[in-house]
Amino acid sequence: MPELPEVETIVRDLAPALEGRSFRNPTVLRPDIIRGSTRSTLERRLRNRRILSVQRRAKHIVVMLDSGDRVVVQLRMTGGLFVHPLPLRRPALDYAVFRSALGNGTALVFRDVRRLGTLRVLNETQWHSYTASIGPEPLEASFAAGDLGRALAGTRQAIKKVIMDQRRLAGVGNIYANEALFRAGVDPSRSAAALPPEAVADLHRAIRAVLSDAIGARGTTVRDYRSGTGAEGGFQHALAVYGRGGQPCLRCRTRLVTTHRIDGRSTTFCWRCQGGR
DNA sequence: ACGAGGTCCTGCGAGC
DNA sequence: TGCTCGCAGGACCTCG
Repeated sequence: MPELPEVETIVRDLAPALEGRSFRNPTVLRPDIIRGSTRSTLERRLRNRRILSVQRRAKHIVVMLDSGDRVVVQLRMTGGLFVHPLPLRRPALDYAVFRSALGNGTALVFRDVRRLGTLRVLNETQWHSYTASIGPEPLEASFAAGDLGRALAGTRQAIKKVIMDQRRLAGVGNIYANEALFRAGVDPSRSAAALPPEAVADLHRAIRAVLSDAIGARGTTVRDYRSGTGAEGGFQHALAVYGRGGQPCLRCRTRLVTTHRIDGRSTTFCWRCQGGR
């Protein structure tokens, strides 16, 4: 799915188009994307509700309604959220799983080719337990190296798998895990608990830097990702390792290696720059 | 507690 | 041209 930088970009695009508008005719086109309620309940709780704000939590888009409910969208691998002028036409409606007019001649459309994405509506109480189960936001000013150290503590699993575990740390997926580990010079298969404090500090810095850089570039488009305005991101041109298996390391020119041995997800790294620790 | 692997889906590119 | 296979920005589950 879009990872933290892509979701952040989408939220920044959508917020001005959605805030103050209302869900006029919320319509679930593919009920299998709904979690935690039925289609009719979800549509009823959105209908004619005003949108107060659009925010990001981890990789989720959170739409706050005037009822106190929150609409939580998880885009997973191929999901996208767009605002289009009415009437909706073919390309905009292809693979649409949810749509609603917004009352100003535009409509919000949730598209998802693979339909791994999810849509749920949560009340205040449900939201609190939902967000409590997700790890800290790495770009919060208060997120320090010590917080990352605590997130990594107590597990000997591969560091790459651990930083992608949303219960431990919010927002990092496969692309940025690969990139951050390269920037920090950390071996992706290294046991999380065995990382020395200097490596944790380097990784903390690298995660924050790569996520910030990617937001600055409006995300990474490998294939499906588009921002809320339908534009491609720019960070794919700045990737150092992801998708560069077999090509020379940008730092030392050694051939980068790709493996699927870490959690079954493609992992590209430099033996030389990331072998030492 | 951990790792491995399957599951949900569809599309695409590689290889034959 | 047309097939089959493996893989894809994620996250959940079960099994051993």
